[in-house]
Amino acid sequence: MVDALVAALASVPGADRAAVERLLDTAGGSGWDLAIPVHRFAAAAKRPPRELAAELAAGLPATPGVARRFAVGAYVNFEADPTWLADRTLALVTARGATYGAAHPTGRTVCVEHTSANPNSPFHIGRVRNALIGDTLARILRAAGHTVTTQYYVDDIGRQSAMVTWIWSKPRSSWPPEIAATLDGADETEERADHWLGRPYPAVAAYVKSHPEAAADLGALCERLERGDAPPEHRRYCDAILGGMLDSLRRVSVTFDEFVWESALIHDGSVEAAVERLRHAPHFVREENGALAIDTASYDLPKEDERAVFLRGNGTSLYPTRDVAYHLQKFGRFERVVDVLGQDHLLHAKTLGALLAEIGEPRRPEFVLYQYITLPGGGRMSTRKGTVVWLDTLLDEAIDRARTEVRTRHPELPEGEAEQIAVAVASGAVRYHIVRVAADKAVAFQWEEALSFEGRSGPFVQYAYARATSLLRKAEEDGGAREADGSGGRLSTPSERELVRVLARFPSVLAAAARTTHVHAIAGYAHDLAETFNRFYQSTPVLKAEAERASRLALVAACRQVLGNTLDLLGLERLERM
RNA sequence: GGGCCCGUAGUAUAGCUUGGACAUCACAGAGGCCUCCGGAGCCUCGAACCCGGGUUCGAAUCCCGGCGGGCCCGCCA
Repeated sequence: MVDALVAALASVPGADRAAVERLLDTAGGSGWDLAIPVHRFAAAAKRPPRELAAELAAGLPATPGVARRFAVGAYVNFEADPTWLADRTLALVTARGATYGAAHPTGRTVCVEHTSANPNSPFHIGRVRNALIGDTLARILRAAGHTVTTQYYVDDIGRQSAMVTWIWSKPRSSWPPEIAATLDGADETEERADHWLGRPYPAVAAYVKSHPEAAADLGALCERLERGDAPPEHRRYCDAILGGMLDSLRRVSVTFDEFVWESALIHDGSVEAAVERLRHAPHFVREENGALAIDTASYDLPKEDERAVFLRGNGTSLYPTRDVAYHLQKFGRFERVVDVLGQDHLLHAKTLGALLAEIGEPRRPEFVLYQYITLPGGGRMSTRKGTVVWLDTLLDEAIDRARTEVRTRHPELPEGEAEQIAVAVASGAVRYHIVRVAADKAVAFQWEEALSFEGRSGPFVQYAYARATSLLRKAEEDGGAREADGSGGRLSTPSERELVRVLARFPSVLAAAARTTHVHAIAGYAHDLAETFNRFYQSTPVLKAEAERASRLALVAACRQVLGNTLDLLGLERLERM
């Protein structure tokens, strides 16, 4: 349809195909499905816009699928033939099923690195924004046809994880009182490892700041870790804490394909090789104390001293250096490399780019930056400062509320199923709540909003899915499954047509989300579809319809399919009932 | 001081990349809906583009300058 229109319009003076395509607005409004403003062409042709619009509308040849074309003001509007659009859309949804909206395989390999939180304490809701954006993006890129591998970069030799080992490898009786106090009232047997082992972390961070001898002790441990001389319990602590953190993420359906341990990059010589290449870089400089650096004056970095140190005076490496090694490894395996990073890593991202340039590496990772989730009253969530809301705490509360809801709605459900639904609803609410906002907006955490199951929420979408499922189940019980003939021939009411339009929009929404890495666009679309479905559901009988029954069942089936596809993309569980 | 990001109804948010017709949606507020298939729903109402310039036939969208907020400028990560 679009092609035909473009061809017809291209005869207008001054209008080439590209201009026409760009101006065609598929958003639609009431009464039209496609529209084009003619101001631009009118100016070129030195004609009044309204006159030109009227002339175009009258003169355009008939096009398949277009029921009506008419001018309003300086716009030419096109109305799709509802039957044509419905048939085409429903047929496509039925044929593609779970892959409706997805692109065909591109063969491109993409690495999405996300989360990569230091294994030192549990996830708070600020940290999970990274995980949820990253996980959702990976799902979207897969749907866009790419072969995606997700990676979690585990920093097991940095200062942050060293602190854990530093304190826990000492007998507890020797702990400074202010650190020991962090265990008061807690019970090792009742807490998951990340919560229990992470307890002293904020106090330790504060302690080493004000006690030079402790800082030196910690520094010595860091050096040992980098040399590969880690105390045996170190890896045990890292594994235990990371394991707990991953349990947490699994509660919101986030998993990883691969883990890259920082220590491995050191031990296999990757970091040393990177150092060697940096040592021969064009802007290599040696500092007074023997530290090695790159003079970054010629790069666009907002750094005061204009140099990036990549090897300390004592010969140990720094995060940017190890990240260079890591990225070289990624470039070797993947065609596209995407990093999900908090906004505070922007400078690091630029530094990394400069270092890669220095060693003659032409490729760069793509960065997806996100702003932070702050505390309800404002202020940053900080594990070190102890100002946090744990993901687990939020989920537990959400499950409690969901459980109450399920019990009042469905007292007849067996305990196990009710609990399973509550967990899925809670997880869906939390995931959706965090991913629905554009990544570049800072978010102030609000308990009530995060725990909402209505309106623009995950459960709202899940509910529409469950409703559609229930409807189809009932139809089947009536022995009417065969009635759904996949034809949209009898769909003509406003809510039916609107629903078809929304369904038809999905492929372009998905493609745009993949292109722009705007994961929130999927959340927005999922809500639009659920809302439109609910409107249809409310206003239009399906099972009791006569002639329209088959067509409407086909429409409901298509909605269920596409709602399900969006739930998959967002990482929310499809619930058959809730 | 320098750099990056954000600023849309009471609150929250979409649209901004690619400028077009009455700016999306939710929560809160007011009023309604057992007509059927699930009321985690539906309908109605009121309410917004930070300020000032510029470009343009046309600016929430592009440019410049303010103002307000966040973040960064470590031999931490």
